[in-house]
Amino acid sequence: MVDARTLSAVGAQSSEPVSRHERKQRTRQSLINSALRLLRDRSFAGLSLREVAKEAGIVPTAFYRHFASMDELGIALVEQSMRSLRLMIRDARRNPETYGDAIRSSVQTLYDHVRAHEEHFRFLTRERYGGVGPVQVAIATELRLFGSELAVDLGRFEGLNTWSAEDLRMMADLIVTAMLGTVTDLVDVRAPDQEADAEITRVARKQLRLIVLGVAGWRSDTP
Amino acid sequence: MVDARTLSAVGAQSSEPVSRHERKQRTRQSLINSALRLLRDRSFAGLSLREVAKEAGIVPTAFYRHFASMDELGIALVEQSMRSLRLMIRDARRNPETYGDAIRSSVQTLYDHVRAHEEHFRFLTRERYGGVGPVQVAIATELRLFGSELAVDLGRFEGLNTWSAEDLRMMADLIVTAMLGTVTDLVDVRAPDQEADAEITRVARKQLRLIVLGVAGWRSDTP
DNA sequence: GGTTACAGTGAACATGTGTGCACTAACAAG
DNA sequence: CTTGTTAGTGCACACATGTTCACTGTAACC
Repeated sequence: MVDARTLSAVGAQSSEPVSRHERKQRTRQSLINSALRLLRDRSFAGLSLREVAKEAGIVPTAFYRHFASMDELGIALVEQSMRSLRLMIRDARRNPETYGDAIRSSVQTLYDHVRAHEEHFRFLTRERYGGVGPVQVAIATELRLFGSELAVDLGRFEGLNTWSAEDLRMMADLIVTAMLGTVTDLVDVRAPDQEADAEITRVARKQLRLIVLGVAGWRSDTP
Repeated sequence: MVDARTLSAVGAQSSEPVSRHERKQRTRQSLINSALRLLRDRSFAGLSLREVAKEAGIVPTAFYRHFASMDELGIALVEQSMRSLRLMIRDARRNPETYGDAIRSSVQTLYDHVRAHEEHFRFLTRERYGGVGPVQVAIATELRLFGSELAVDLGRFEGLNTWSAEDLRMMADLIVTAMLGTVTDLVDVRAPDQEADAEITRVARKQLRLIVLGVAGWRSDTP
């Protein structure tokens, strides 16, 4: 009996006339957002199609109009979360990269973006290891690519422009892992305490500093 | 109709007369092993009570004779996996701790233990972030404790005996995170290629070396 | 203005799930 | 030998899940 369109899935938007594709993309986004919302306290594996559909305000079968399976939804989540990550390094790049203060500003932009798109980062860090399906391989692939980019960036620094590509990659991976650990600490804190946040970022800066200090004494040999 | 004891859940052991508690603990272990086996390609969240019970060769309701819920099984898995981890550092400690070669021997024992108890380490790394239930907090707690121990160990080294407890902790956490990343790489490799393993451990050594090199230039100030 | 494409509905299915209940047979203790 | 414990069984229930099917009303197209 209910009209399929008049009160659409996304909730009553201020009734602007929107195209059909527009509307479809809107409930598609609604599905994604619903999933992210539910993922606050569940892992992707423990997430059912019906649940997501209900949260988005559509009937289970309508889900298939947007995704062929839950895995496909997962991929979409990876893409969207990765976009957040890329926006972050874009931000990080345009900051003052004076060797001394690059650490502080990098951690700061990391922190800002994590707090701004908490669900994305929570999803990425959770499913990086947790998931086993296509989601995990998608994240792994994207993260590998991300590591490559960071390696290139690192190569531009003072003491690092003589390093081999392999060593740069090694260092980049170490930084990525360490920072993802920081992200996990940030998104899993129960009450977003201001003081706790300060402590976490402080440790993150120290870890980064320790790594960077190692550059001075580096020699690539020793198999 | 089937005899409940004569052909017990654990499979026909060579018919030694075993006590009752013995037998119970045996199927309990069988449940744990079955779970670990299933966890090879599933996350703990996507694991059902019935599935585990069937894999262990008992009927679903008998599961409750051993665990009140799946979460409780998860805790048992954490305990058992953590035992592997502790055995590892016990091994690592008795190795030659000459500052220069500590890295090589540490990574080697890490590698040996990971390959020897792959399921345990896979479970730990997967559910450390992936899980959300009691399992994750149990792992987090144990891992925090583990970090403390490592911090104490680090404090005994040459250049580190003057460091503050906080800084030692920071370094220990960095090392733990990095090494858990290595473990993930090891247990998620599809074909346990000998060459791939060598590469992974090589990178792990380099990362560890980079961190240790940073110790030389460390100054604890800079808030 | 009539026709088509299609996002959405609702009923239905087969299957898997967690859990309660009454029961059984062997062990351990009296 | 008797008796109580208990690990295990089998049945049953209520419910959630993924997926199918025929359908409907509207936006888009000729």
